[in-house]
Amino acid sequence: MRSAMKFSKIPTATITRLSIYSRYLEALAQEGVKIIASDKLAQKCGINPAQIRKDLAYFGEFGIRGVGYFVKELLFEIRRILGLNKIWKMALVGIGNLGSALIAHQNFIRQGYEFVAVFDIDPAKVGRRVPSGQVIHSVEELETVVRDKGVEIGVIATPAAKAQMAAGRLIVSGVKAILNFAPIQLQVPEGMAVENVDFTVKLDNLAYKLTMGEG
Amino acid sequence: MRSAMKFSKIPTATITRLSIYSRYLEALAQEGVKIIASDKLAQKCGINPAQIRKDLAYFGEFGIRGVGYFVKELLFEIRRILGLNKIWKMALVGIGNLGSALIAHQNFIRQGYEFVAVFDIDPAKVGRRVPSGQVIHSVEELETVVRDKGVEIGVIATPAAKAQMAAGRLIVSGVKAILNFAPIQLQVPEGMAVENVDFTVKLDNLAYKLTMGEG
DNA sequence: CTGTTTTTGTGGATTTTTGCACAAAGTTAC
DNA sequence: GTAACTTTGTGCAAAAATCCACAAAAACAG
Repeated sequence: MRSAMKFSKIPTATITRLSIYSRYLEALAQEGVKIIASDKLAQKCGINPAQIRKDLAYFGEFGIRGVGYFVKELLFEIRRILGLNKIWKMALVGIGNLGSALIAHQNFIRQGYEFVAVFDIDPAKVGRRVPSGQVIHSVEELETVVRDKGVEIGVIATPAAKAQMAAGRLIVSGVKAILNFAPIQLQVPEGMAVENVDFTVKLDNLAYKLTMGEG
Repeated sequence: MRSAMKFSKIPTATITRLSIYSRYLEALAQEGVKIIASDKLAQKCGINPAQIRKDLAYFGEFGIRGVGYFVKELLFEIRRILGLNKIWKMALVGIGNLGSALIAHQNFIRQGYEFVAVFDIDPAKVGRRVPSGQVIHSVEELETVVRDKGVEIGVIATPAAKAQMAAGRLIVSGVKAILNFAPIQLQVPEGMAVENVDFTVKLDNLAYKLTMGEG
């Protein structure tokens, strides 16, 4: 077995797929399934089986030929690869409808993430508690609180107009990764990890496909 | 000028980028900017300028050499390409925290989409109205209401366990596209357009990047 | 009208991603 | 112990996506 991972560049698409595999492996583990073959998993994920094997091959050999993969073991390994063998501390900026939904989702978020701080710019909200218990802080306190609580990932759920400001404050506070729900391209320094979640783009994709199908 | 579009397969990534371009063009139009060059737009979108020109080239020639693109004209063309020169009728299934956030976002969703029906499985919610005015229907009525209202896009914001059921009912009701917020791969017939919005996958990507950065 | 400047549109090289196809490795049956 | 079977891991070809670099086209200056 190859012990260490290859340090060659690993495609983002591979990481995204690993995340998807882990989700199905969790479901399988819960159903009590012990072993799964790449063909079966591929079918569930809507992905080519060779792709799964190749994705895993970047990091080592986790299967047994003629058998498949031990579900729990593979799940553990993938979570380790993704860095989910710890709890990541997150801060949420913006408690509008979306922010509230995210906080409420907290229990649904798979093990590995926790909101340790919540911020809003609206003075009427500051000082209240969200249903899951966290006190809403003023954005003015962001730098202090983020540092004190050791936040690692910032989640931006503000309107587009405030998102860059939020990003700036998170960055100066030492946050190294941002999950951005605002529909703008954040300007961040080299080395910052940013992921955008943007359902309007997905809707536009659907509109296009439907239009093509007809036209 | 090439009149018709090439019917060669156009990359999904191109459509996604067109959506992003349209967003920035809207902002520019609002700022009163008349003309923009691919270099400038590329910078805003964080994309290579040649990529923008090639994306547009799939559909025709929209710029003027030595000048750039007329903002309003290009915006109009892109919206036409994406199929946004009409209002798409959507139905929302699941009025939990996320569904409520989506409905509330309604006014923020860029021109082109409208929720015309809302469904939930919880009898306590059925019959009430959401803040934007729509009556919450029982999922039992889904087929009838979706047909009556001429819904074209279904939006699934249910828990994962109910998502496939929701998809099934939407499909038999004649919906041709689904925006899925549940963290599962929906099983749908050939030809159905499905887009998944999944922030846990994005979070996992961030966790991986942070882990790599340290290790 | 000619030369200079700008920016598009695109041929094609480069890089990246995907997936076929098969040897290698392990299991099962007898 | 051997043959038949299964499924992984991977070399390599094919496909797709990206981006460089430059000719073509338009504007403008003198």
